[in-house]
Amino acid sequence: MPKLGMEPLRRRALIDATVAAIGEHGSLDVTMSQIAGRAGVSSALAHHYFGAKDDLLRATMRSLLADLGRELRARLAGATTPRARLSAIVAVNFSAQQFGEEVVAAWLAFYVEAQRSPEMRRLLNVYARRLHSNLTAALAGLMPRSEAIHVAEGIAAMIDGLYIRRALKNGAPDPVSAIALVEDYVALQIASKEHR
Amino acid sequence: MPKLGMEPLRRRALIDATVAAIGEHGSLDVTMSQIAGRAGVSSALAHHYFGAKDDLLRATMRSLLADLGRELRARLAGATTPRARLSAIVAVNFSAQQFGEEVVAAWLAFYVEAQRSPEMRRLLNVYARRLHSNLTAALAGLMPRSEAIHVAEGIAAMIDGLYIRRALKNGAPDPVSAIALVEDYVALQIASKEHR
DNA sequence: TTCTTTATTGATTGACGCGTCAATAAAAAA
DNA sequence: TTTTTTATTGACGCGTCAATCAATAAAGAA
Repeated sequence: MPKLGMEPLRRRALIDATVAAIGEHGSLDVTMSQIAGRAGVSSALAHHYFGAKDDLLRATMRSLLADLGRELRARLAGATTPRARLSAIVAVNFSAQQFGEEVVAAWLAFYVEAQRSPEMRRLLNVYARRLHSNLTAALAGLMPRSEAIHVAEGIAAMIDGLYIRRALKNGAPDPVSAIALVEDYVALQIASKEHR
Repeated sequence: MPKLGMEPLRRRALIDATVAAIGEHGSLDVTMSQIAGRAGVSSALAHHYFGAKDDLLRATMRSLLADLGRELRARLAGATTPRARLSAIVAVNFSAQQFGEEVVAAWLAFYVEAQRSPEMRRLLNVYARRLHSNLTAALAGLMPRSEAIHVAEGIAAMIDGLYIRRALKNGAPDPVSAIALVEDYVALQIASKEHR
């Protein structure tokens, strides 16, 4: 009983199922059948809409990046001062959406995949550059640009590191203390550059 | 023409080949044949000495951890002050051995695998705890213990984050600037706690 | 020399997973 | 009503890969 206009619904369901499957499994080693089953369809349908498995994985990664960008834009809209913009950028990376177990596991898996797939590496670089430029722009209002670039790298590295620790869920840092750790670093850097 | 006493040689060659294969491939998705071929033997021999593939991977991870521990102990031996011990711990993580492309890629791949394998997660936790306790011990000579614990987490996260960026080799941080970034963080934290 | 242990591999098996295809069914167009 | 388009799946082929096994060969022990 095929109702028409299923395509967008199926695409979304399959992408969500992909994130969930990767998140639960902890790697990209998930079968098309597992993903499709989770979305309530057959594996053949997943191929019908996405072609090869790689295409589905790429689409899933783009979806994650789009979500992140959307949330970032929303939070930045209400932040006027450089200091507030900094906190907004930090906060978005540890929001319930982005710092959720499944999403974090998926990110980590995609990072690994990016070593093989140039397309995925390109996508990740776009994100990394955007994060870095956002951080630098905000920091530049509080310190010399050359130092801002430096500090931005430190912040980005710390965020990535906290993602790893989250994925390994041992001494899993909760979002609150993770934010506190990064904010502490930010505050220290600003203060040290301030009283010259 | 089997010479005797091959076992230790083969084991080492196979483990080295595993690191190399993982490093080049960027994931644990390497076949036993690829690994064995790189070590100059047949895949059957790899199974003969290690059993299942998982066993070889676990042995490889233990080898990486052992190397790291050995180098850490060596560097700590010559460091007397808390400040020197801190720098030694940081430096080890970015040494030519540990921060080499292959080794970094292998670490990242094992991190992902640890989400599935409890045994690997256990091994990684041992390392994480040892790193954390070493850092905390050194920091405790320079600030209150409660703060030392906090700062140790920040350092560890930053190191992990720099590993990821190294693996993605885009804005790949060279060892020197990576060390500078972490040392800067350490110095700032110490200074801020110092002049109370 | 004969036997046993160690080293080594080619061939094989069995499982598994991607991607394809033909077939079915219903909605919409002709 | 016939035809076309959209939705959907079960079955299958093909390739890959981990793991096993029987066979070969040399070194040392008996």
